[in-house]
Amino acid sequence: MTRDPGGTPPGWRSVRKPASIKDVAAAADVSPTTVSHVLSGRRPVAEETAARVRSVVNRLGYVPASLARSLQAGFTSVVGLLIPDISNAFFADLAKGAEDAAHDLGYSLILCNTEFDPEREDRYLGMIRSRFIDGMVYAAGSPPSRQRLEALLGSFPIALADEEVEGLEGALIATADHEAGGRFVGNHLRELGHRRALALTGPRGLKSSTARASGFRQAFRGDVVERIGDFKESSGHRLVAEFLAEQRNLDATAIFAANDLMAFGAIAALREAGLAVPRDVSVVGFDDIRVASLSSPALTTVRQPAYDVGRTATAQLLQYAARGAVPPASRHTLPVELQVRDSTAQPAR
Amino acid sequence: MTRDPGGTPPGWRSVRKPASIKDVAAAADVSPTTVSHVLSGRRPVAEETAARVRSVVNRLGYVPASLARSLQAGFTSVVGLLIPDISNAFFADLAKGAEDAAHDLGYSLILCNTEFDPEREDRYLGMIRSRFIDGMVYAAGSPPSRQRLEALLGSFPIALADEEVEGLEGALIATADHEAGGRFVGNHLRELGHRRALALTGPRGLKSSTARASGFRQAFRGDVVERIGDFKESSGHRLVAEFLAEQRNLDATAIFAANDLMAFGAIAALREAGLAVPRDVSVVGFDDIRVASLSSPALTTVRQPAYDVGRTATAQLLQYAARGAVPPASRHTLPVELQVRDSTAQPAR
DNA sequence: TTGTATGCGTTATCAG
DNA sequence: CTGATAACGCATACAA
Repeated sequence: MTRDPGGTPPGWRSVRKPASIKDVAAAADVSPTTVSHVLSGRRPVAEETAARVRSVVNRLGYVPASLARSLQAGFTSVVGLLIPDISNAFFADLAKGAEDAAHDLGYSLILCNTEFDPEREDRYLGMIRSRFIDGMVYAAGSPPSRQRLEALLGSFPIALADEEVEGLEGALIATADHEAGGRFVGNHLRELGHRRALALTGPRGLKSSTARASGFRQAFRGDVVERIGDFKESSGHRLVAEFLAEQRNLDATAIFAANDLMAFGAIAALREAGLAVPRDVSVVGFDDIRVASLSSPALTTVRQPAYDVGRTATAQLLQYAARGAVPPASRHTLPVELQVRDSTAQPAR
Repeated sequence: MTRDPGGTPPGWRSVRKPASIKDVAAAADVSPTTVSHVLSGRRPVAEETAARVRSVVNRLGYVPASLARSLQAGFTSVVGLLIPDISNAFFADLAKGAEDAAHDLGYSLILCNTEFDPEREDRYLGMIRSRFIDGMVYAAGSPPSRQRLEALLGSFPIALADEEVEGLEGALIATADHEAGGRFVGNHLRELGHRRALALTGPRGLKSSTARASGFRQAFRGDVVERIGDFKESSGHRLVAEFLAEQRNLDATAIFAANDLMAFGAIAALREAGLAVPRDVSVVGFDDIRVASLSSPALTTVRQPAYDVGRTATAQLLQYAARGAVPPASRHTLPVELQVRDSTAQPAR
């Protein structure tokens, strides 16, 4: 990318060239070295000299170029956060936790929103190879990334957040206890008297999704039919509509959706088919996004500590990345919590 | 900040030192210049030479250090987005628009989440002075920032998103049509038959809030009592609770909240006081965040094009910032839309 | 078609 | 207490 290829159009105010450390040094009649030390305090400077330098710094509005500083230092104090969709409340909370942790450690955070687009993801992962960021918190929520990650994982500071990538061991990972979440839901529905359920999962190859489903089956103990979705509201809607169309009568009395969004899609589809929640069918989500408690009926769901996942992953990562180290494998499992609300009840019959 | 002050603990895998352009040049038996040109294509290179270089590049996994490139080029292709709270759906959507625009133009986006904390805001604004970012999209949603901004606005590429800062003219700004939104609400309530309303505003000094209120008054034409809040759910709750406590009987039949969050707070407070929405009181919000359509009752509100505001502000800003120019004053007003749902009805009287 | 020398702005090293 | 010099890694003007 070339700066100003055709010349700046007339009338544009150009950013005036900022003062450099040399300018300050010249104006204060000292060496750049001294200016640097006045500002950093890394070695003693005569008070008189220091005062003179500071005055020039103020007058010229000098601020050290962080770019040059980083080049010399070998690190940037910037960390990336790769997520599929910031407008999904779960990832927004995760991002908030990541940003907080980064800020606390003196880091800035680059938002890498991929929209599930592999090309976009590639471009962002490139930032770590070009050493523009010191590390990457990876929360892609989409499976195809494995190959790309494999090459990076051993050589660069990367942390997995929320989602472990199947086949990729040896990573630093912070995740909610998906399996426990699944078990909580299974227990809850079983205790209510449900015996046959429809499970709407996330994409194949996502460990979180698998873990939830497996915990659920284990605790539910009844019949479970599975349908594979993609975490979007539309897919929840479609899967349930298809399911209803496929069979004469709905034999499942409960639906366990892979996330709240899909649960809402499912509820919409049920409504359109004339089925009431929870009277005819109980529905459970996962995540406990804000909407869950405000919607009607309020959604029974599993609260995932999105903020903590983001915060933990970032804090752990930076502990290593800040020293130029690749984090060793370690797992941080955060507790989840069942939120029983109004979308689940005993089966009608 | 010093890298690795105490020496890296034993057992830590350090990031191996990446290949530089010199390493590649040496291994391919050419000059760094040639390597540079093979990669950039900015001048012809003999196919044989180029092939050799490319092979070495692959073998060493060489990726140009973007830091050094930026230092030499004088710009970073990074833009900042300053917002108060990414977990607020409005700002999450705005961020998504900003990120999309940035990505389309080859930029990365640094998320500056301030939590309304002036110190944090200062730190982030410093990034623009240290030239780590080429520009800043400013959507602080909080008034105190004026002084800080003033110094920057004329000299650095900054765009205001959603919120203009009172007293700061001459800026590039993209905003929703707040006044029209207020008018829409005023008309709607008047047409329903309301004559006396409570307006819950945002913080003093926010032009968006003022504009909404003024549009509202103008179109409503009835009595309006104003209470000042801070855009948070809790403040909506508190203001309404206080309002109810202050007077014997609730004489307002409608509430216009400065945003959806405050509207939900208001509804909660009304419920606690035994008042039903919309039977006893109509409530209108602003923003149309996702919850608004899913809550019960579904909230009548004004849809703000958050994504477009973020996208427009960023795209416009980068048009200048990418060429090292300060954007001239210009205003981009985006249309809003009244969403009539179930939280408004004729007054009971 | 290729290479040499220089500079981007800073900090670390070494010398005084 | 202070300064000259080199180096970070790259791109470019100039030279051949």
